[in-house]
Amino acid sequence: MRFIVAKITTRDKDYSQWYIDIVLNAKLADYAPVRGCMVIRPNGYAIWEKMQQALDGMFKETGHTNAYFPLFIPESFMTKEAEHVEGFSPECAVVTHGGGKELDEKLYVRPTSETIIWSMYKKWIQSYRDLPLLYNQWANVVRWEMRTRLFLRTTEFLWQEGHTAHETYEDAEAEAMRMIHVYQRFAEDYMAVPVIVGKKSDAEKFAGAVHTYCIEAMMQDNKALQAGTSHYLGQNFARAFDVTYQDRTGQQQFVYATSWGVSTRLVGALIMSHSDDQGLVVPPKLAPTHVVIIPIFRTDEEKQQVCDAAFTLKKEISAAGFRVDVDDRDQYKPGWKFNEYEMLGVPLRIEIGPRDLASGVCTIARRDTGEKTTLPLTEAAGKTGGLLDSIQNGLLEKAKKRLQEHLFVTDSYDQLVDIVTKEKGFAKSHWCGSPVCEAKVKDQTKATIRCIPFDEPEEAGSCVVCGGASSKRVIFSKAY
RNA sequence: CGGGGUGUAGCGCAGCCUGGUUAGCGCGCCUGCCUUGGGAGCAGGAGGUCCCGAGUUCGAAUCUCGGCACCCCGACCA
Repeated sequence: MRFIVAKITTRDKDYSQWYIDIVLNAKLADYAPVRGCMVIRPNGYAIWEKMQQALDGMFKETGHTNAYFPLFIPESFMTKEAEHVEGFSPECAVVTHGGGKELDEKLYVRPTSETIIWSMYKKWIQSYRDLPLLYNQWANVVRWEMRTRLFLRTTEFLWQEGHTAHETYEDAEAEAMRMIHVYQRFAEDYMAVPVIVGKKSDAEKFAGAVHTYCIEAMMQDNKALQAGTSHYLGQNFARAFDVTYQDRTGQQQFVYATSWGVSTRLVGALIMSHSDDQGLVVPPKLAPTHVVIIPIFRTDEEKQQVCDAAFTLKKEISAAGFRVDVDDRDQYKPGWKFNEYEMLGVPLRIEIGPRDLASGVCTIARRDTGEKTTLPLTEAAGKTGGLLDSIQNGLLEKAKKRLQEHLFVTDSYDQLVDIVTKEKGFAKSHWCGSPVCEAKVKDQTKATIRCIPFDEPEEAGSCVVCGGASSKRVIFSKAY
């Protein structure tokens, strides 16, 4: 008899509560004593570490190196770039005292590191021979948000920020474009999250950027989540921090810049993309544990035999290159463990009991579909890789299908309002490019232009709001 | 900052209106027995500044006043 203990709210009943229940019950994070802050627990941090490993490898492949810049930024740095300070100062934490004395100059806790990094780039860049400079840092940042949500928006969060300096507009532009595609590849290949890649409208771009590229994902409630951004900063920060170089003709030029980042928000994106009412679902490439083996036994003698088989299998699976655990605790019954590992999102579960052992088999259950199959014990390790691949692909395909099914092309304003306000999905409509039309949609529906997709074909059309000329459709949606 | 709500065991709550034995229930936790193929059962046990402060009273979780914290909804954002 299948008996489900209702530990988590169903998605159907209350999607946000479901999300919170998953985070807490899968032990990914917990609320910290400080408002808006969270503790990332080992289960959650392990996923972040897997993300870091994959991304860091991709950054190294594209020629980037890691460095670390200070947490504290002098107030005078923050105010140097006009748009930047306007965008960030309302959400900054500021240190006014240190060592028991009031500071001569206040220190901002970094909300992002452009300013302090460019103050250093000024020292390090003199010639075109010093370029490009391709640095990345893994760090924490603080943004004093009004409303916070575990992983999606917390006062302090972990991220990676790339900051590059280039000779020409073309080089910097190519870098911004290259990195947004790295993020796309990471989202799809590792997270199994399909994304729409595009450009932000001016209203949505980063404070201080010339333009911003982004990847937008669709969560299971059909709302959008910005999963990564890449900014072409032009010469804005070079001018603010007077960073010039001598070019190939001997002239002094301002340096062209980019910055790009993804954060622990990705863990939230991962949860809301794949998990179900039983708990967390993690794609194998990011799963801290690939396989959990659950021995089933009554007597001590049975325990001995079954555990022998379980640990032998563990060795084989481990030797095949997968992360595997045996849970031989006897204070919990197998049924309890089944539910527990489904909550934790382990992709594959192998059950070995006396009956299996008698016929030399084991039972494998996959987390994504719940499907159980019986396999000869000798074949289990060999089949693990194929099953994990199948889960990884299955999750991506399922997410792609969901995205396609909730992406609506419309030329009617009423339909657009209907789609975004009833949270049916993304609306793809023509937009004339005017901030006024964009603001009208936002005021009336709370939905924003998520991005102007790269792969959207040019076509003559009229703005869904004002009827003015438009050459391309954009994505409207409510967002996290 | 506006509107609403909640503070009682690790978690979720009841008790408060109508003050009065030792503050209770479910889950979890500990010990033992028994069980183990989808969250078993029984017995025993540990665990409390009833958010804080002042007041009323013989007596306050309960009534009064003041404070604090957190949550939800709206205005800002990766």
